[in-house]
Amino acid sequence: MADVAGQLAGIPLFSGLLRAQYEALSRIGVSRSFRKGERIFSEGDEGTGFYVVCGGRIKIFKVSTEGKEQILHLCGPGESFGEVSVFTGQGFPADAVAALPSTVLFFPRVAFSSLIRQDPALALNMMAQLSMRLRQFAGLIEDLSLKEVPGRLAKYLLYLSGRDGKGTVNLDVSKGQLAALLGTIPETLSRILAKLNRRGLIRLRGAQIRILDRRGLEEIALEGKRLP
Amino acid sequence: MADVAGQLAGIPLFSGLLRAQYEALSRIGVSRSFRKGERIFSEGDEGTGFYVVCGGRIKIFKVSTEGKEQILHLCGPGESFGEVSVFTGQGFPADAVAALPSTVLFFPRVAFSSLIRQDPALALNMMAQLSMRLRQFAGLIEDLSLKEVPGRLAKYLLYLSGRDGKGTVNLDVSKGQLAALLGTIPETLSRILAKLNRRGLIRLRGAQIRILDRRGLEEIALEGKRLP
DNA sequence: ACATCCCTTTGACGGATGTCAAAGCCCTTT
DNA sequence: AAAGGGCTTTGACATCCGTCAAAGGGATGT
Repeated sequence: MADVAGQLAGIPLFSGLLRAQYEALSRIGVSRSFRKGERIFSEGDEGTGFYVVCGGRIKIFKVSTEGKEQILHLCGPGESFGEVSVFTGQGFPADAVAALPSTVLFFPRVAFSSLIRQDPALALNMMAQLSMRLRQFAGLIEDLSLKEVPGRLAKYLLYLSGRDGKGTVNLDVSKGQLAALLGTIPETLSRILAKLNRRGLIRLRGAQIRILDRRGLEEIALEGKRLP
Repeated sequence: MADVAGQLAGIPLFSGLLRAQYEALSRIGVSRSFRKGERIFSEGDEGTGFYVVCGGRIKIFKVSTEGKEQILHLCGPGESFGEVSVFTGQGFPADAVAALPSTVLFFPRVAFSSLIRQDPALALNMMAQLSMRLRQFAGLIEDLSLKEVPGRLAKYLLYLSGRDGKGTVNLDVSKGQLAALLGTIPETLSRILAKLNRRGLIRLRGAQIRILDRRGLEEIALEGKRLP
């Protein structure tokens, strides 16, 4: 906790700033902790500032009137969320809940806004961050509308295996949550996992999945190939 | 053409700047025209700058390996596109084609980037713009994953009718394109329109649609109500 | 060890949507 | 007017997926 300014340097949103800037940031940032399942904000809440994840995982999601949820993003350490409301001035566009015990830094809107006004470099970082998010969203939209669930799942498994660099991946969220991330429901996810298992593409062992046929998964992810 | 700087003031991305700033912008902006159907850029192309629509309509979309397209956005006059690549430095994340004969202003990446570096106000406008887009995308993701096609169509019809402020709306794109915007195919769209027509919610007349039962459409848009 | 709770899996079923095919329509061209 | 092409509509059909229901499994607490 001593060197908050030092921690900030490791966050993409704030990379490449000067020492004095980190100190200014650390003066306006407030640390907050949340228990698993605790809510950070709800859709429509007034956006009084934005957050950066220090530890844990924050789930950003939308809920339909019938209660089904679509996860927009799972924010891990170093990632920021809620920035949109800083600029639009409208309420938060989605809900945020801690998917794990989490610690975040909160940056109040007005204080941060005036910082940006003085500091083009900070603004550029922020724009890059927003752009990246935009790109991710474009990808998610593409997946949701152009691929079927097996394709989205295959893509996610490959993503996890690439991130961890291993042939065995650990699901970092419950399968129900994974279903919400993929835009489907637990039953469907379960069936498709079972099918991939039977086909020999993966080996299922609870929350551990070993990738057996990477090429096959890639075909499904790219072409939405059938699995009869 | 004389007062490019004056035109710029009407664009959200550039609102509230000083005269000198508009002149700086007009010096680096290049006007380009495209015929209907002409391509501005393709996914993966190097992002050498971004665009602002002066007239016409630009379609931003993703294409699956099988050729099906999902429209991300239809940009009208005053809207910008391609900004993301200015900051990420990666290629464009989607395709852009003129849906109508169109005129755009092109702002080269390096020149604009240095402008921003000197000008926090411009940066703030840009961030607001990116944030707005992000919010739109979040909405689109929600719709695609939480609503069925009738709900998305009803929402779009209400949006058009609200924008034009009339009970009769003119589809500004072909029905095939509308299908792509809603994340479906022409056949499905046609069937659902016919169903809404039979139910007396709308009156179909080619590309003209009269809204007969606004309340009914709202129910479908919000609750994804059945239409048996 | 047992009970309980929640997550996950499996099965049966129906509805919505995409695919394939063909006919209808409108607009332009000859 | 006739012919052609592209968009739109309609039909038949397969299938994916969500819903409902119930059983299985693992973890926690008593």
